[in-house]
Amino acid sequence: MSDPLNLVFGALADPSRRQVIGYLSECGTATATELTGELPMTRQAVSKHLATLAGAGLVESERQGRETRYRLTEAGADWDGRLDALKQHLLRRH
Amino acid sequence: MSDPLNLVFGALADPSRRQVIGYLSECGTATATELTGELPMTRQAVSKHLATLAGAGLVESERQGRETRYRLTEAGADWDGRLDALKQHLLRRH
DNA sequence: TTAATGTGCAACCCGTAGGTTGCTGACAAT
DNA sequence: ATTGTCAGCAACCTACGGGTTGCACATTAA
Repeated sequence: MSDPLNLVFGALADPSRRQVIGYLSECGTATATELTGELPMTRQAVSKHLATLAGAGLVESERQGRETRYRLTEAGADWDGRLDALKQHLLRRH
Repeated sequence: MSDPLNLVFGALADPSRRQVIGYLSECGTATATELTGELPMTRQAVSKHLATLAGAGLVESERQGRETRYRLTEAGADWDGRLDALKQHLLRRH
C-alpha cells in the first residue's frame, strides 16, 4: 500500500482529484474552501482529496495564518501536463 | 463513468492489473489461465482484470478454439513503457 | 460418446474509498 | 470579549471494487 506507484495512480484514478490538479495548475495556489466552490462536494471531501494528493507527493501545503494554501509539487505539475496531453490525444483519436 | 481517462486510470490504479500489463509485455500473448499461474488469485479474478483492461482499451482478446488469447493494444504497450520509465525514475530519485 | 480442459456468467462476501454530518480548536475582525 | 471564518478531527453511511464459489457452455482428446 506504500508503493509510490500505487499512491500516484490511486490518487490519479479519481476524476475529482484530477480536477483539483487542473485547478491548482490554473490558480497556482488555493485553499480547501476555495476549491470547494469549484466542486460539487463538501469542504471535508475536498480536504480528503488534497490529503490523498499530498500523500502521493503531487501536492504540498503550507499554513499561512488561519488558512492553509495548497500548490502542485513538481511531480504534480508534471502530471497535469501529461493529463492535458492525454486528453488532447484521446480527443483527436476520435 | 465512460470517460476514457477515467477508464484508463481506473484500470492502471490496481497493481495486479499493472502486473498483467507487464506479463503481457514479456510474453506477448497469454490466456487467463496462464496468467493465473503468475498471480495469487483465481482465474475469474484475472478474467475480470482482463475485462477491465479491455474496457480501457489497453488489452484486446481473440478467441482461438476453446481458449481466448489476450495481448496488449498499442495504447497498452505505450503504458507499459511509461510504467517502466516511472519505476526507474522513482527508484533513482531515492 | 465420454471425459477433460478452457471459458463465461451470476450470485455473493467483504473491505475500503468517497462523501456526509457534527463537533472542536485556531485565527482574525469587530 | 465576542463573533465569524478557516481548518482539522472522528464517526458514520453507502456504493463499489477486488475476490471467491458454483455452475453451465464450448471445444478438444480419449
